[in-house]
Amino acid sequence: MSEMTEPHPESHRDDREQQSYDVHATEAKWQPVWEELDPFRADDDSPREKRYALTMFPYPSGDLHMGHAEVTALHDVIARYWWQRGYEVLNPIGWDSFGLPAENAAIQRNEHPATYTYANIETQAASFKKYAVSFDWSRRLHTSDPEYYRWTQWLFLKLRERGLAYRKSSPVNWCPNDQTVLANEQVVDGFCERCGAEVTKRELTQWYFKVTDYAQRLLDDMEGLDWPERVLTLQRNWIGRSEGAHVDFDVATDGGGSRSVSVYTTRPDTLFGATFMVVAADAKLAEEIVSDEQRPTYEDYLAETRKASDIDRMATDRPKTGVFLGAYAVNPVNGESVPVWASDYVLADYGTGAIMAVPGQDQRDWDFAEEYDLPVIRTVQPPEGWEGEAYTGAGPAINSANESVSLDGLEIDDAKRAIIDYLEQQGTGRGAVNFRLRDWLLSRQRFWGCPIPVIHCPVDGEVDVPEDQLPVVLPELKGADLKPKGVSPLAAAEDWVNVECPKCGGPAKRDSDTMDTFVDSSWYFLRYCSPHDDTQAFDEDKVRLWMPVEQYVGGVEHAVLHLMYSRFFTKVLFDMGMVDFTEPFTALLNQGVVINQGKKMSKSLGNGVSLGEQLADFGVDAVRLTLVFAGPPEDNIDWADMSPAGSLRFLQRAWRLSGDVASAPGTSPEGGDVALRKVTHHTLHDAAELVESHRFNVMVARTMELVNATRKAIDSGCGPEDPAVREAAEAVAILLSLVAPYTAEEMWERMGHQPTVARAGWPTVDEALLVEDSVTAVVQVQGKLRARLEVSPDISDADLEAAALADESVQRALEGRQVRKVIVRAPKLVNVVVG
RNA sequence: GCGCCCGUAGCCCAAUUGGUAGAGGCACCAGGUUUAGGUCCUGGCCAGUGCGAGUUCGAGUCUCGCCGGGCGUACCA
Repeated sequence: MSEMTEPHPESHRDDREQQSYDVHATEAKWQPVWEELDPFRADDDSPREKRYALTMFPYPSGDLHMGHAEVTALHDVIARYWWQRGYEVLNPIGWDSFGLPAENAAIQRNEHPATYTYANIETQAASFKKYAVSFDWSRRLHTSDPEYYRWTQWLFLKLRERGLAYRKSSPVNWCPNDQTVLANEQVVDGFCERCGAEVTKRELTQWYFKVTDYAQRLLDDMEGLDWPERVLTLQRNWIGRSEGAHVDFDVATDGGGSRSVSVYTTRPDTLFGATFMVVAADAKLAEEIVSDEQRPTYEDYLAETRKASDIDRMATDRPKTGVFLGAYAVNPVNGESVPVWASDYVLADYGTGAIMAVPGQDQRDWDFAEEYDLPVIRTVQPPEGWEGEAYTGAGPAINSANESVSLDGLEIDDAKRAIIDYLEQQGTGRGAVNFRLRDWLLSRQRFWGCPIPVIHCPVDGEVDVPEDQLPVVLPELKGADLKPKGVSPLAAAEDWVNVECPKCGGPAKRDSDTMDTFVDSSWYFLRYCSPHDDTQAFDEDKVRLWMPVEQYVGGVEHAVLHLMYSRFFTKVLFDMGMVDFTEPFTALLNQGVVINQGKKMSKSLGNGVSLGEQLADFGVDAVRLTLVFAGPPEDNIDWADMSPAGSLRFLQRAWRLSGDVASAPGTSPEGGDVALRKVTHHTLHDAAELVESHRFNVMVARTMELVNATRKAIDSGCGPEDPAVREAAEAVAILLSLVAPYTAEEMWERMGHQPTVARAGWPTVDEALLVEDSVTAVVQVQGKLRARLEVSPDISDADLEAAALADESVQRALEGRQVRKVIVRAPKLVNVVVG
């Protein structure tokens, strides 16, 4: 060949180099272009249908890591897909920038928490930009900005106005390390969710949000949510609705008097078997009814209980302990006088803090009765030969009758109804619903959070900071001023804490606690709709435009905390008439976790994978592609199993197609190679469904298939001039624009187009090209594959059956056997059943 | 202990309402290209779906039991 002797200066000399592109140069090339074009700015006034795609906003701790890379890569597939499909997409970004780590860092470095916080935010923002996420940067917000937390404070006052924010004294979770109280949700197995210290109890007056008022609605409204079943279950368990009854017992006390004590039970049908009562040792009730004689014993026990940590209390096989209170309760159905005990196995803050103990039907009560030799009456007939202890299963009631009512013979549900009717008639009890959910404790004794906009006045009590004085801005404290001392550092900021009472003008003090950062994140999705509005928390019209969030993406670790609180806030705002929906997040996707070598990445294991290094080695696109292709989005990704090098190879392979396309831009694909066109249109059609059903990994696989088919068409098929090749390569670029924006843009440009491919639009799928000329039908005899037939896709059952039975190898298989039945599923399958 | 989810090639993973077990990738092997390595192109190897039963003409898919792994929960009366 002449080229061998005289190489063509352009096409062959640098052949090797020309077959790949410089990943980092490409990144540097497009970033400023996109910055300029700003293709993902969500326009409120766009006539396009609006969609809200939201990823849980990050906490600014250091730079982005693999976890951020994964969740944004997955989330971005959806957002970018929506843009391509013609929606106006709101995909905002911001930072959940209040919180303890910044405060701890500030103490260490003797600076203000804002320094650390905003430096990290800048780092992360730059990384996100390089990572090419389709965020609308114009809506960026930080919860620690006074412009934001002013409205957090405003919302707090609105909740207070409605009686949903209140103060009470109660034993609360206390983290001795962080020196602050914690919500129940932040205590995991008795340890501080954040720092791992063992949590203790303290009696403190704190602010609460009345989430319990919304318990039933939080439960009911889950019906319509397109959320992972796992998360819904977690929330249901957390809300913990149970049905039962309150039963009133008269308790005789020392002085000869008596008082009524109500207990909550889910098994009122077993009331005849209540042989003693147990009161939570740390409930006020116990202290009130204990006899003088038993008081010293009780007080010793109480002291011991208080000492025990939650961990000790939660040990499963721990023997039951308790003390007799010297009081007796009268069972309202049979007049029996039963002893009242105190124990730590009853919780003060659940139900009424007192229970009727039915050892025959409750294992915990049985254990206690065993320990203290208390009587047992069975009220449900256990099965024959039952030798167990408490019997909690189904069965007819026994030993459950008095002069006016009998439950005997009734199954549990009927017995419950009957006894509740009776108690209600007698006025000694009533049906009741109870929830495990507690009110949300929102006070925190720390500095770097949203100040609670309340002033405590010796004359007027708790006084709201007037709206026109919001925000209550944090004072300039730093370093040692922030050291935890058990009270908020704000309390020591004299200039800040001492104010005039807005009502009487007298000396008063600001509330020196700050809010749980989950308050900040309970409404940020609303703020994104009008992030710069300095006249209101959010513009109701803009919210109507965008909300609710159509797709929320984030980690499952927020299943009960953030998601429950956000749902609560939304319902409150609905009741206030400020929003017209009751659920903020229509659909939720929980991504898996990136692990390494089968284990969670951690410093101690030394198995951490640095996102920065991966990006440096393989580039943004290859890392994103790897994360998206790894498997179903909700599965964990073991980085050790992944091949970013392979991803990069694929991207280069795809990119190479764009250089081979030899037809002019805008060439009509009509008349191009039909086989390739079919692959292209099938791929586009299926890819849409795959993205919508979140099977992104399969979508990528299908894109690879299209790349392979196009390669083949160029090298050994219709050739690079065929317009079908252009159509296919452009489809590849558009598909890749969801996952690998740099490669896609580079391809787009090479094929003669202007940026940006991200907004090029999804090609129209030609239905005619989806129809196959023939399909393979399989013929089975007794379920075994005997023949394959090429048939028309619209062949009739009868024709297919005839063709199948006429087939030689089928005939052979049928030889000497009687055809009993033929199952035909045209056009794919025939199964011949022989006798 | 209780509840939920998952077990498909050496590895990561695909597989409409039950209907040909294999789409894609990694790793490996061979051939071609290349001065060589890598790249690139072509081809190939590899499981009968954790185990056992059941339903069915037909089961990776449905049912039951076991084994293995993961997640949640744990005195909430």
